[in-house]
Amino acid sequence: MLSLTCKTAIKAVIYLASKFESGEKSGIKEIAEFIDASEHTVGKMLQTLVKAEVINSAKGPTGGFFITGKQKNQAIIKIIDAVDGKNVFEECGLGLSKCSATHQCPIHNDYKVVRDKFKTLCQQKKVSDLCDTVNDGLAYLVG
Amino acid sequence: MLSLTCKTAIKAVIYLASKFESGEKSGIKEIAEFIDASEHTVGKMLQTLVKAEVINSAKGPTGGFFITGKQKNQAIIKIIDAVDGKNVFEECGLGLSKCSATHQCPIHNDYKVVRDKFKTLCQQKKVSDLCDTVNDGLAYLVG
DNA sequence: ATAATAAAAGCATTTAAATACTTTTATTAT
DNA sequence: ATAATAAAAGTATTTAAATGCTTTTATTAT
Ligand code: FES
Ligand code: FES
Repeated sequence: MLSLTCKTAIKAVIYLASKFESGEKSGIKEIAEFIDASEHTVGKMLQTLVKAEVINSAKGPTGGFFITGKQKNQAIIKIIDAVDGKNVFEECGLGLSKCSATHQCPIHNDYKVVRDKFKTLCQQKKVSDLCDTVNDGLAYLVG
Repeated sequence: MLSLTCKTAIKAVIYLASKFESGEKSGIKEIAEFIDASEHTVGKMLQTLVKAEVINSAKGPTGGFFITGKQKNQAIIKIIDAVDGKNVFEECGLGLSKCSATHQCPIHNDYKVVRDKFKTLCQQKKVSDLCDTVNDGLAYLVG
């Protein structure tokens, strides 16, 4: 459902959120190393997130990527919309060009329920929620 | 979650199921045309399904692909297992190498629910169920 | 037996995602 | 002002999935 880059994006934003308290900015290399992802993929993806105002960046020395309190409070669907596009949760489970009740595929009714449940999850989970579980040692970003 | 080829496979098997009553066998070309997919992808994928005994084939004139009553009664997860592998429903939602409760990612608890729901759907829906909705004009394989 | 048919199999190409590299631009500390 | 730093941007390569093509093998009807 989500691209690899999108999953990486969610982990990167959680990492940035964990640096919010201290106010530290983080460089591409640091982020990529921590979440165990390709530096280049991370760099490009972070730019996308900056454009979508999901995170912020500053150039030059002492620069880097960072997140604001408001952004930390955003649901992770914002990250998904920015990286994979707004269409993720509207796609047909059997690959029809358009998911619709009036011209539905054979699994539409049941698939829609699952897909909507996933969408709701992404709408409800805030970056800060996920960050907390990591900070508390209840969840991990690598492994 | 499912590959494009896997979605194509489900549609192809539903098509074969619709030919069960008449006993007709279907050729690659005919199937590909009906479900609006690449002939070559369909050919290769059908071979995989034959090997996995999800469908059957016969060479030579009057040959083609067909399905037995028993196979028509199978759940679509058999198709998924054959084409995309048995691991589809065990994958971590954030891309960790292994999904496990003891070393979980930040969305594990909620994601697992959704993923399991989708798995249950694939275990419960039989080829014949989906075939019926198409035959009754309630659902479509293309469009 | 022979020819025709259709799947099986193997290899090649295309496409899109992911990853890698290089250059440019902005910012800050000196 | 200058040099150092780090993101931004653009281009190129790699990888895996999907698609395309060609040859082989098995089967059936004649
Ligand atoms: S039409 Fe296939 S999921 Fe809605
Ligand atoms: S660990 Fe990520 S879904 Fe289970």
